[in-house]
Amino acid sequence: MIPNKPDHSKSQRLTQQRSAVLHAVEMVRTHPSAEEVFHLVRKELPNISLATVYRNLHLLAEEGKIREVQFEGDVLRYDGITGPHEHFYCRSCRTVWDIDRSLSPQAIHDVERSMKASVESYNLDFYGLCSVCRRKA
Amino acid sequence: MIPNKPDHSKSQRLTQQRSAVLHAVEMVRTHPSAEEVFHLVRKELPNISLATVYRNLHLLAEEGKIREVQFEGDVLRYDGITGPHEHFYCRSCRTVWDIDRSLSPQAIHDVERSMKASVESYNLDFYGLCSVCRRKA
DNA sequence: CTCTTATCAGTAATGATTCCTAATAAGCCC
DNA sequence: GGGCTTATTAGGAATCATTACTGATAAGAG
Repeated sequence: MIPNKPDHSKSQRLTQQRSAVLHAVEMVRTHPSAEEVFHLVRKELPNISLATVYRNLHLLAEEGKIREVQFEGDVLRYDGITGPHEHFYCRSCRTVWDIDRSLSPQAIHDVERSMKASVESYNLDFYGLCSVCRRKA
Repeated sequence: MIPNKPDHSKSQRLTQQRSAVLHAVEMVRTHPSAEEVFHLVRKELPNISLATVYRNLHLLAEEGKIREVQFEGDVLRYDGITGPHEHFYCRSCRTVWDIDRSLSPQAIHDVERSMKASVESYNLDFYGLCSVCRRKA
């Protein structure tokens, strides 16, 4: 037993289930829900359990390998892209679009200073109608 | 029956319960959950039902009289301030702080242009440790 | 004061997520 | 490669927030 060298990664064994879940979230670009990941992974591992999908999604998010995202009135969803970016959520079709943009370090620092707090992360989500749904409405 | 003049307000009768729920959310500055509003309102109306609190919170939010807010790993909460502002959420004590700041119209328009979408609203939430919790940690 | 019906209290139902347990399989050691 | 330890799994039960349902109540128009 080695007391030093703390293990930051919560997942210690690379199981088929875990890598399949990670792979699914990374491959698909739809910001899938747990249920959707479950259906995707099932094609490869027909016996995987929904609880396993939930457990691994949570674990992978904690390790920073995927990102948890949540939008008003919707279920938790997952994003395979972990770098800083923002989201546009269509209130009609519930599609999530990545926005390649991010707050300036200055803006974040301003919040830290005014709050006297440390800011670890932030979420910026835009809501509205996407180009397709806007035409229909 | 008057076909014109659509009634935007979903709540048509001003009941004791409804005004008590609205009053509670407006008075308290803690961005309370439904459960917390329930306990607050109970002091005034001991027989009010939790379902009534939920129904009215939802209704009032739809009318724009209060605002629904949600933070990572937390329950839905409500904000009595409806004007544009942002939030800081302490991951440790779960306190929500209002930030008197808002995105420039230009930034929002940039998103609309790049997405070819219409942006109705946005949420900007900062996560971290507040000044008090930062000292403890 | 009456009457219509939106709203209520109370409780059952739902839906997403988490917990529990015996069985399984990573992956280290030989 | 074969054992061995134990993290992880499958499957189902349990939890928790929220919503739906139903007969009773009370807003508020006339």
